[in-house]
Amino acid sequence: MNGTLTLVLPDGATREVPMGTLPRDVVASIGPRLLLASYAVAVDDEVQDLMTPLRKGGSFVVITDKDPRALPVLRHSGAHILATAVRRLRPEAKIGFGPAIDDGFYYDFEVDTPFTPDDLEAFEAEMVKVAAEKLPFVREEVTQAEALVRFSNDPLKLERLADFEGTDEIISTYTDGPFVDLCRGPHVQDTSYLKHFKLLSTAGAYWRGDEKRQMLQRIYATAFLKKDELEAHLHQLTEAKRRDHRVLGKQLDLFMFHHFAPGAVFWTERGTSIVNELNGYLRELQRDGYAEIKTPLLYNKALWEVSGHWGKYRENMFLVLDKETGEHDFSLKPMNCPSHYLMYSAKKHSYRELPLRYNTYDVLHRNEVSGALSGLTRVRQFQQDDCHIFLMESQIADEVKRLTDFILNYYNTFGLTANLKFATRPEQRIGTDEMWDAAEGALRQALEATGLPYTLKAGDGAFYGPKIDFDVTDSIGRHWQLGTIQLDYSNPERFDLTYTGEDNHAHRPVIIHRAVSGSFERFIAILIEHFAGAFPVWLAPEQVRVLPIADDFRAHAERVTRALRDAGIRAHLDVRNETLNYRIRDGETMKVPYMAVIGKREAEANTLAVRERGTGNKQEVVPVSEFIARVTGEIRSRALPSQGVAE
RNA sequence: GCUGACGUAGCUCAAUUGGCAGAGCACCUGAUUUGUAAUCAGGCGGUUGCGAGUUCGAUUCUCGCCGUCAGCUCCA
Repeated sequence: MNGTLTLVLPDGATREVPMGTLPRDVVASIGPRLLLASYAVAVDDEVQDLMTPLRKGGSFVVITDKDPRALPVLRHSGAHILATAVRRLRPEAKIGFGPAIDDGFYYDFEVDTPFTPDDLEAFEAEMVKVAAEKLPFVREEVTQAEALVRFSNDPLKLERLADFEGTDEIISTYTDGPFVDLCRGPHVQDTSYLKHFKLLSTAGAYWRGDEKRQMLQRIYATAFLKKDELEAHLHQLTEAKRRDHRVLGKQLDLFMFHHFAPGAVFWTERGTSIVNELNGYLRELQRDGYAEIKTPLLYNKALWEVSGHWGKYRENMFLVLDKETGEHDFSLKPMNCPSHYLMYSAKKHSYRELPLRYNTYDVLHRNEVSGALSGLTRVRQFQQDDCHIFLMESQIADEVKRLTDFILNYYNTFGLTANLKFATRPEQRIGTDEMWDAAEGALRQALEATGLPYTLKAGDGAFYGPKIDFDVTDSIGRHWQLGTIQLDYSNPERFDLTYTGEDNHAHRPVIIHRAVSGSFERFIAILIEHFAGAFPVWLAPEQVRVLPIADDFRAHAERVTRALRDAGIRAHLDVRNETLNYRIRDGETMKVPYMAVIGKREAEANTLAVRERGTGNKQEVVPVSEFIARVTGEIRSRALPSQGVAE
């Protein structure tokens, strides 16, 4: 190595250093305290660690704990420290990969007996020791032959090394104390930088993500730069657990499952009320300009052959025996699209009808693998708020604007915010490259025209077209992918869909696939967790619970309940032979938004002592008519809970 | 589907090395008539997920199946 490199520091000053200088020496020359505080450096925005020789010049930024790029470096080093601890306690463990991930890091091991929770505790304690030993991370660059020797006992690493055959990639190893790993880096300077971390769980994971390869034991962990950040993260995990829709669904009596129908929901009376409210709201929003339709649930396979699903997705379809042929020639629909094309093509359409919007709430079935099922979020039978829009190319921009407004407005009703993602052509796709160019160009243009910010998700589109995904953030900061707007130039060809243009000739329409909630099932799961079960009044299965203090006021309470119900309020009378305290407690536990208590004073004055959910003793006495006006007003405006959704 | 863990009353959980399956809540009955988060007493409630095996004896040990959970894979 020879020559000189020019480094430009953030303040504009420059440093001339010989090629191959270690960043550590450069940082040390700036200041010894900066060296202590540095996790890595960025040369021309490329992150590398302090132990890797500089091979090029450019802008030179020291990454401290104020730089978001520090955390992944720390976490990756955390993975090595985890492996160091595991190897000390279980020397026979073979090592796989140990990367940083969004919420922390993991490391994969090949062991004869899987790890137990006790093992995790021991590993964590050992990691504390490794960190205390302040072992430096030593980087070495080695030849392929040398690497093969070093990792001769680690078959997984040898397999990884084989990938380097014939490339000029630099092979590097990192050593901290007794542990050597084949690794590109970057790493922190020594093990003492890992201070705030926790091992979370262990689970099987296929070697290299391939279900045909052996299963390794993965240990998940998280780490942060600061103690309060770690605590906040762990708090979010427990908060998520407290809000778990499967637990709340049971507690609030919303839904159930039964092993005779795995992956299919039984909605109770209360749960059904929520489904119906959501459906009613969507119907209201789509009253004008949409055509609600219902199509069959069961189809001959010929349809799926045309749509292309029979070949690729038959595994995930519920097949039904045809009595005549004795074959599984029929299938429950896993999506609505083809049935809407059939409806469209059943008659001639004029350009004057476009955009033509078919929307539906039909039930769909997808035969998910058993291990994928999870509460309401991943089911085999679900109801999608689906819509297919047939339109001319010239209408795309307006329609996309209209749809994004629609979807964002819908989320806003629940206090949910969304980020837009633009997803482009995937590896596996149908349609020509010209078609994709046109579709991606048109959708991107339409997206730009909305003026909304978005991020790019290259290669994440549907197999028939590019899409805009709506990534929603809930009240505890978790992200969910819900709505989608997909542009489709391919299926109009495949199903030979046409409309008659102004010129009296047949033209090809474009299709937009749109979903807002994704599915009612999953959306309700998200809402349960978002609101922690304390739904806004309009969505609450039980909106008011009327509590007469004693039997003497029962008749009056019945009249009040009747008046509330006549006003369209879901009100229930609780006349159980229990104390008022008992019944109040029950109402709070069931998260009923309002409890209306009636005693002597209220019965005489025709008022109610109103207790609002979660506000303790701050009840107020209001005339019945005023209370009815207030609640119906909140229902009509779909107001969010006044005490907020975060609780 | 794969790896691992789990499955006991409607719910949440107990049950010492294999030895009569329990508690709280819920539910039912009675007393009590209650002023803002659990009134008291009594009672009902179980083929321990299902099916085999080992054993004098299985909730407990072994195997198979079903389901649930954490991940992996998948998610049109």
